Amino acid sequence: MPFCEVIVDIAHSDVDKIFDYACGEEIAAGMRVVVPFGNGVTTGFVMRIKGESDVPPQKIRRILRTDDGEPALTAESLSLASALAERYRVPMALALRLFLPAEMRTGKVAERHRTFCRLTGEDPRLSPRAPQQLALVAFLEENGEADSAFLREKFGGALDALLKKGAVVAEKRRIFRDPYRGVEGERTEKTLTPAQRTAVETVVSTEKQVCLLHGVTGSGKTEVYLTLIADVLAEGKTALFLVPEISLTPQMLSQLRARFGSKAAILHSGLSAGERFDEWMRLREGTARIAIGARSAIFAPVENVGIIVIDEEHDGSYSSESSPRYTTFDVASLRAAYNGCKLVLGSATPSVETYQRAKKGEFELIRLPERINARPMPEVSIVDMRREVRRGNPSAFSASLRDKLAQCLSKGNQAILFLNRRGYSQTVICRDCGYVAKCEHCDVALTYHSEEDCLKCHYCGARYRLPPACPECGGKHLGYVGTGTQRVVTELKKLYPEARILRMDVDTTSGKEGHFKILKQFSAHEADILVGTQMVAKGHDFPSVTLVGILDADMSLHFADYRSGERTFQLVTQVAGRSGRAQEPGEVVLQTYDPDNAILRFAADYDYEGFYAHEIAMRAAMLFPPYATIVRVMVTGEDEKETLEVLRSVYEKLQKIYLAHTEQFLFFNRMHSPIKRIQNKFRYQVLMRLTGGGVLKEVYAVCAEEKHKSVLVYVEENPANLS
DNA sequence: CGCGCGCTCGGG
DNA sequence: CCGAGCGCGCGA
Repeated sequence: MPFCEVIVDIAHSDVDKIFDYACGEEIAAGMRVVVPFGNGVTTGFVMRIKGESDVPPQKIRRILRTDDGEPALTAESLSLASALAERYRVPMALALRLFLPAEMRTGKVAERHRTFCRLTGEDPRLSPRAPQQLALVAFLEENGEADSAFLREKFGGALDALLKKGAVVAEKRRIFRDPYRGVEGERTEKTLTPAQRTAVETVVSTEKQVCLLHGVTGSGKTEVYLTLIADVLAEGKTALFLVPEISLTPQMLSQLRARFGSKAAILHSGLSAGERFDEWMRLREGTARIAIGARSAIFAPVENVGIIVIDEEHDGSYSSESSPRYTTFDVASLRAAYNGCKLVLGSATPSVETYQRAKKGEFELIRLPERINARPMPEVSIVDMRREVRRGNPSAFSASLRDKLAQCLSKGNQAILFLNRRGYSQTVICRDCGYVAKCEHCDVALTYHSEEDCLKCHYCGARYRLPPACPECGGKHLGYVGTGTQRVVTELKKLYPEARILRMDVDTTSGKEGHFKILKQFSAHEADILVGTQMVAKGHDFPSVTLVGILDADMSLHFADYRSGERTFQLVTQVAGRSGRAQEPGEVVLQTYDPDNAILRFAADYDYEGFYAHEIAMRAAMLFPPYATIVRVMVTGEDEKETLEVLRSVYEKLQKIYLAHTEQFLFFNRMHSPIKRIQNKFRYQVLMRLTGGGVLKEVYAVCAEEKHKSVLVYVEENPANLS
């Protein structure tokens, strides 16, 4: 009688260990099992089967049952879960859960079956007085087989009569819910350009495991991915294709559907629980061999992976925001190593970290510098908003943008106006000279806090008084950056009463369906102007858009974050790419109070190399990532006093590390989190900037031992934002 | 995580 | 002396 090692599905460090159970021969590694545990029963995961156990025999109990015919988790899933549990210091159960669709754990969704009927060939000897039965037989003769529910609805009781006579047999079969019902994409196989061909060949032939495909918007990166994936499938292997959640547009889905048909499974949040479950099952069973989806699709249960693609590599949605805080790249690297396959990262605007690794030779750098149709990128004109203010124009629109909008509308074309997210933290700017209040120690814009009426640095916690006048030019027109979409729409309506305007931001869109609805309306030219936030920046192809206005480029530029320059460059490049996708050339108006800003200049010139050189020099000079690691230890709980006590205890332990390794610390302090309270939980933090990862392990260890019932302690490395 | 055990404290 | 409350360790 064999034994099995079980991890119980309870995400708690107290039970995060192997429990040995006795089991039958039918149990295999990767199965989910029901086991007696303590006084009750719980589910668990079989990690390993073995012949002997070190546990005293009287303690050993037997597995109660398994509901899995085949193991739900692959050998690779088990191995990866172990690596992730260790890497992110989470209980094994939490790591294992990543590899299963949520609906499988809760057991709310089951396989769906349908009953199909066909003729047996036996002579039914039908009476001519049974016209329904005759019609049914005729129907089946013509169609071969049909669904029983359908037949019952169409022919009433005739089906049951024929089943009884033995003229028709019914057979119950598993069916898969189809998430792209009715989506039939046009077949779009294109012959590769020489540049694309070279890119494909380089990925295949390079010794390096990771490739960075750096190609401008419209350079045909997608076709390179699809070719690589098709080649891998032809070898009998599988593929993982990761995209930002927001990019899974209907167009994208239909393109993939057309290219790969039912071999592709799509995992995204828009699916119903049943659909997601079935897509996952098709992958697990091997019927589908390409997994396409957002971040979590990196855990897809395919075996023998031949290639992993991460499109729009720089996108923030690739980092998990909840425990375990994995990054898609980390998991992808592990999977690529496990399977011995290539990992391809693609972007028009790679993250500085990734590009640096590529330039250093760690990744193979592949460029696609030309646009497929050789169409030029839209012209970007930078408008100095300080001059508008001086001319007495207080509106959100410069004279130049107004003229261009009027022209665009009169030609019957469409325009997109882009703003940053409403309610973003406020930054003080001088409307006369463009001066922005920055921290003396961090070169990061300060954020205004209304409750204390002061300016704060989110990186070091320093506080500053509000200047009464601009320290640079003495001007009195100090204001806050940020105009809401609502105000823009109101102004637009006054300026262009005839224009049909769509607004898209968190207020107007509920869920992803809301996005797609608005985008579809705009795509169908049911509106002339689309006003929106970041959401409008991605993916979509609107052929009649010839003008893009970026209303407040400064907003993201001076966001209190060392990555604000990088984000701005990415944003401007991406938004600009929305203009002039068809015959007519597009243009872009970029409004700013800082028209000489290097980042905006590089973005306007589509000069990624220039941007990169500038940005990496700044990071090196200021010792920001990749030249340092920013680590935040967050302490959060509903009771302020309790939370502070835990913070103090964590701080004291971390201080010991700090004092023992001062040379590795560029910064060390405790403070309020910039957002003091979220969802009734107080947030305190210890912020560190480290020269390397040397003491990181110790930091994690300190936090792992802080177990409290109502106060949570966790570590973030280079968090995407510090709010 | 859920439970039971045992220790402690407070009331009678 | 007894009952409620909580911290701790266990579960195979």
